[in-house]
Amino acid sequence: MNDLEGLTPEQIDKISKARERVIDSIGKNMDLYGITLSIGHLYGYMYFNQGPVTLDELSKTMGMSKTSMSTGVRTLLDLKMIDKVWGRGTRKDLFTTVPDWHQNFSDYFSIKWRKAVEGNMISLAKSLAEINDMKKEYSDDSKLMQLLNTDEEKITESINYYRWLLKLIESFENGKIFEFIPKEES
Amino acid sequence: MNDLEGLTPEQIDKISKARERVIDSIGKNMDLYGITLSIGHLYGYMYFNQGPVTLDELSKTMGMSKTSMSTGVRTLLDLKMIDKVWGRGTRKDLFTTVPDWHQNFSDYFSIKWRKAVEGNMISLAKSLAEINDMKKEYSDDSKLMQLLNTDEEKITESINYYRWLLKLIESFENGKIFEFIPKEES
DNA sequence: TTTAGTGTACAGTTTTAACTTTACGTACTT
DNA sequence: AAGTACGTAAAGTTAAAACTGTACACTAAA
Repeated sequence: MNDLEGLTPEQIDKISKARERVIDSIGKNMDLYGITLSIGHLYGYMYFNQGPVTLDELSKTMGMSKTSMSTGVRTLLDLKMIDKVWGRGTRKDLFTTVPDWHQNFSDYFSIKWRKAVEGNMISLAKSLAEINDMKKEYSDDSKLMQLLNTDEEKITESINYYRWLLKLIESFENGKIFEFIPKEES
Repeated sequence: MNDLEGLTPEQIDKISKARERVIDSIGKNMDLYGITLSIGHLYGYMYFNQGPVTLDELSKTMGMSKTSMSTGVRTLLDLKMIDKVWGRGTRKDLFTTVPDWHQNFSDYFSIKWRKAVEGNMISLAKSLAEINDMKKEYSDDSKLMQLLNTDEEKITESINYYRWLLKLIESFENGKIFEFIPKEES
């Protein structure tokens, strides 16, 4: 957190301003997919820092408690946006960003969405089965049957959507999405 | 909100349970992309109801204030997940779901992300320009130059990511994504 | 013009989430 | 074995968001 040491105050000011703006937009971006603004900033600082940082350094730079850094860092670890790295000569944990944002993006959806979507699909399947049971049981009640049919149709359509979504998530996971939308060269 | 009228209590119970489960998973799904659980439920109820509903009906069914329904409905309207429809013989506003979830998904990202991403790109470009100015100004200070270069590289990489993201969003907007990952037939 | 019905802005309340302080368990050092 | 450094759990506090009730503006009918 001190890679600006040895520069003139004016230089520090200029660089800091430029960095600050980027860090801010990183924060806003992460906010878009449900990560706290402050954790976004946390990532931003780490992103610009040369080399890994400790909880204490983060705490000092962010002006927040060490506990907050601990939880924030853990969130980012869970999302695979940062790594814990080993450093000789210190007992402190060291953390560094995973700088591949395309990968971050993919991991995020994979981690956060896959499980939920799969859970939802199970629920839908269960309800669909119940509807079908009812269709057998009350097959002579035409008014009810009509209702059951529209419900069935709606659930089926939802399942189709989730299936699509799952395939999208898979294309993130296996990188096929980058065949469809290539990363920028350079 | 009363399309179950005329059924036996047992039938109502069964259907309600099946629906409730689906509505719940709809809520959870929408929660994934930052929509309140309760608004998700709101959508879920509307999704299953035959025909459009009024704020008062929603309020009664959801057991929440009419004000909340008003704001919730407005949120869903902004995201183009529901439509306001016209009904003869009533002065109440009528709302109905847009049942195409693939479209909903696309709209959501288009609406929620595009603007933010574009804003971020502008910020990054500004910072990049400042870094480049500094590179000219302090071209004789090799330590500083090194720092500036790594910063520049990081910002450039970010911009690449945002460009990619924008292209992804565009593929949602123009439907090209469905050529890559087709909707399920059936 | 009045009157009744409707949606929403606004202020107030409650619930939820973020953050801090304190305290503790673990692991390393001596 | 005792002390120290470190990360985090737990409880407490503060800030933010969700939600409610009231009041008001607008429209349409009488």
